[in-house]
Parts: sequence; structure tokens; C-alpha cells
Amino acid sequence: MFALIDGNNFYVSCERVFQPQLIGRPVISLSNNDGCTISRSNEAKNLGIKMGQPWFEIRHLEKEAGLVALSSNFTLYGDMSNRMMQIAAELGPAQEIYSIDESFIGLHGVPGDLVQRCHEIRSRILKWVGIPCGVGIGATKTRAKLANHIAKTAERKPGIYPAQLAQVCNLEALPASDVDVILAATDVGEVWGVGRQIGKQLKALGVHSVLDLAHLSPTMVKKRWNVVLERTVRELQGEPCIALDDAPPPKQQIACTRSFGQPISTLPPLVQAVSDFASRAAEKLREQDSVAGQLLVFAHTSPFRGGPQFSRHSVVKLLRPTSDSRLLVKAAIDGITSIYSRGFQLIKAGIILLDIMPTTVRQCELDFGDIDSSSTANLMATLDALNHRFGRGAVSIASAGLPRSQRVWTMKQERLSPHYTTRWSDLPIVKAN
DNA sequence: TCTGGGGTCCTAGGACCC
DNA sequence: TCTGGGGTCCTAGGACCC
Repeated sequence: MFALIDGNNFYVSCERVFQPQLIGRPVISLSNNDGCTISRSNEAKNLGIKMGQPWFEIRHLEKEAGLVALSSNFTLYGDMSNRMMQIAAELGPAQEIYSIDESFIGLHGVPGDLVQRCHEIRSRILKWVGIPCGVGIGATKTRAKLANHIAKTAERKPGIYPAQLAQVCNLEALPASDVDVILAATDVGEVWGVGRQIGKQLKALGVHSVLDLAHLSPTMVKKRWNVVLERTVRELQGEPCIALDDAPPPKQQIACTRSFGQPISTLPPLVQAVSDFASRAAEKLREQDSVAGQLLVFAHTSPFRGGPQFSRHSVVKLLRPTSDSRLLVKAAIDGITSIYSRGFQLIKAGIILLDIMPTTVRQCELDFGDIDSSSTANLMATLDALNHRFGRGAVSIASAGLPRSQRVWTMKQERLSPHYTTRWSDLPIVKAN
């Protein structure tokens, strides 16, 4: 048995904890460069604002409907997430943190009334962190996801589902006939693992509801589609196919990419940008104690605009797998310089670290040729410590050397609004008992 | 004027080997 | 001109997730 607990409208809910005057108003959180919508309050959803919708399409709602749009603040969201996850972990013996705002809980061996327990944890998170959550319980992760959708929808749109399923929904505690009614009332596209493409194909074949999908033969689904959808069908039918992943392996790819505030057409700011991206990615790499063998760097023009289009990438093989910021920055610069061409309005660039493997003692020794390996490790550790202490980008690799004020992109963490100057580490950690 | 930034898994097909 | 079968590894691309 699994529970899925997630924060409602997470980023907006985080903002509202510190700006209670936003409660009851339509509020959205915007992506980097305030490009598009990444979180919406219920009031914003009711205005018809879609997930991912570009800001320029909806900004008229500021005046017309009192919409409040906020730049995102991922430092804040990450900290709120940690607090929420700590309390959510009390639900059961195992936890998989699935994303910044949701976690699966393994409920094996948990005694007593599960629904009541979930309500208690939910109230505790609301009271101690300030984030409203929904909880779904099911025999499989897919059913728990579905139950979570029902719990949230029952709360937000009364009438579609039984009112007592609001906030916490245990699919397995309902009579089978009730479950069928609920599944029949739910669009197949709501199922975890069914996206736009597959959803369209299913509907073309008359599979419209979750119940329709659950009634398909897994063998046929595998033949007609693939094993991924087959697993989804089996999970819907109650057969666990996806295990709780409470100790995720180190990442196999680490990316750092950004859209620019304004297009770039010259090399120096591009070099500066990919240098920063490579530095940040190198930090992430060292955080998981890995090294990368290759670095991919890319840049492209906007597909939404006219004019000559440019989209190129280059894969740079490192001499040896490394996590040294200096070598990765150099590789990024070499790569971008090799693909750069004049005359294009570049709107986005990024780097992706590939061929990632764990750092081993031997690799440490081999690393950096004539540079002493222990001093390199010390240097990188110092770099990370300084940036942790004084904020991201406080110390960086000197490459093209554009002052921050002349940059044409923003790293998210540089855009903290003045409201959020609290040092989160100074606040007491709440312990749940 | 203005359109995010991460990740994962799976499959097909090519290169290469014996 | 005729030209096996099976295995592995790698990569690109497509689908999905939040």
C-alpha cells in the first residue's frame, strides 16, 4: 500500500505563507525570466490560466481580474519542501521524495485507520509549515497518484467526486462498485504515465475514462503500445509493478540551461553564460560525488520567432572524467566557440554533463595531470563552501569576465525578492512526533 | 515585445565482434 | 553472383514526469 502526498499549488502556497494577503486572490508563479506560468492558485485556475501558459498571453488579467504574478524563488520553495517532507515521512516506514512537492510513502505495516492518520499528518503540515496538501492512498503507486488526484479535485470542484474523499482519498477502502463509478468519471489523461500522445491514441480507440483503460488487456497494451503503458494498466488493476524508490541512484545526467532575457548574438556573453552553467553543473556533480566524461553544450534561436534559425550542439570529451570546475568550464567554452556563428539571435543555451560515474580514489589520483590532486580537491571544496556560505555565484571561474550587471540572463538564485531575506537555516527545524 | 528547466525510461537501429 | 546468427554496446529519438 502506498500514499502519495503533495502540496497543493505548491509554489503559490509557499508564497502565501509569507504574504497572507495573497490568500483568496488569483496568484501565479512564473518561470525564469518571468516567461511562463509554473504554479497557479485555485483562483488563477478558475480564470482559465493553463500550466505553462506564457505570461504575455495572460498579463491583461492583472488589471482585469486582479491577478498577482510572482517571480519564482526556488531557494524558498526548496526549504519549504524540506520541512514538508520531514513531516510527511511520519506517515509510514519508507519515503520516496518524487519531486519538490510530492512524496510517496510506503505504508507497509502501518497500523490503525490510514485515512485518519493521513488527515492528522496533513493537518500538521498545514499548521506547522503552512502548506495545504492532498493525500491519495492506493495498492500501487499509480492508484495512489489517482487517489491523490481525486482527493484534490473533490476539494476544489465539489460535485465531481463524493465530498468525503476531499483532501484524503483511500481508493482501497471503497466498495468496488464505487471505485468503478469514480474511475469512469475520470479522464484517461489523468493517469500517471498517460501523456498527450498516448492519451490521444487511447481516445481514438474509444478508451476515454480511467475505467476503460483499467479494463484493457495488459498483453494487448504491450503489443499495441509498449511495456511502460502495460505496467500502467497492471498498476491500475492493482498489481504493483513500480517499486518505492527511497534511495535514488546518483544522476546520470546533470544539466544547466537557461533562456536569456534578451537574445544574444555575440560570442562573449555566450561564453560567459556557458561558463556559469558549467560551474553550476560541476557543483551539482560534486554534490553527488561523481565525475563526468563528456560535456554537451548547445545554443539555439527562438522557434517562436521568425528570422534565421540556429540550433547546434557540440559534445566535448574530457581528457579524463572529472568534476573540476576549471576543466568543465574550459570544455564548455571550447564547445560553444566551435559551434558559434555570427548573425543569429540566440535565445537559449545550456550544458549537459554526460557519461557520469562515481568518483573513485584512482580517478582522484589520475585527475588533472600535473596539478596536485589533493590541492584540486581542496580548491573545489573551498569553492563550494564559499558559494554555499555567501550565495551562489559569489566565487566563480574567471573566463570571459563580464560583470554581473552586464549579463543578459539571470540565475534564479540572483532574483530573490527583497521579501525573502530571512536566513532559512536560522529558523528552528520542526520535529514531528 | 513576451513562450521553463530540469529529469527518467524505453526502443530501434547501427557498429562491431566472433 | 552467392553471403549466418547471435551477442553487446552505443546513440538518437520519443514518450513520459513535475
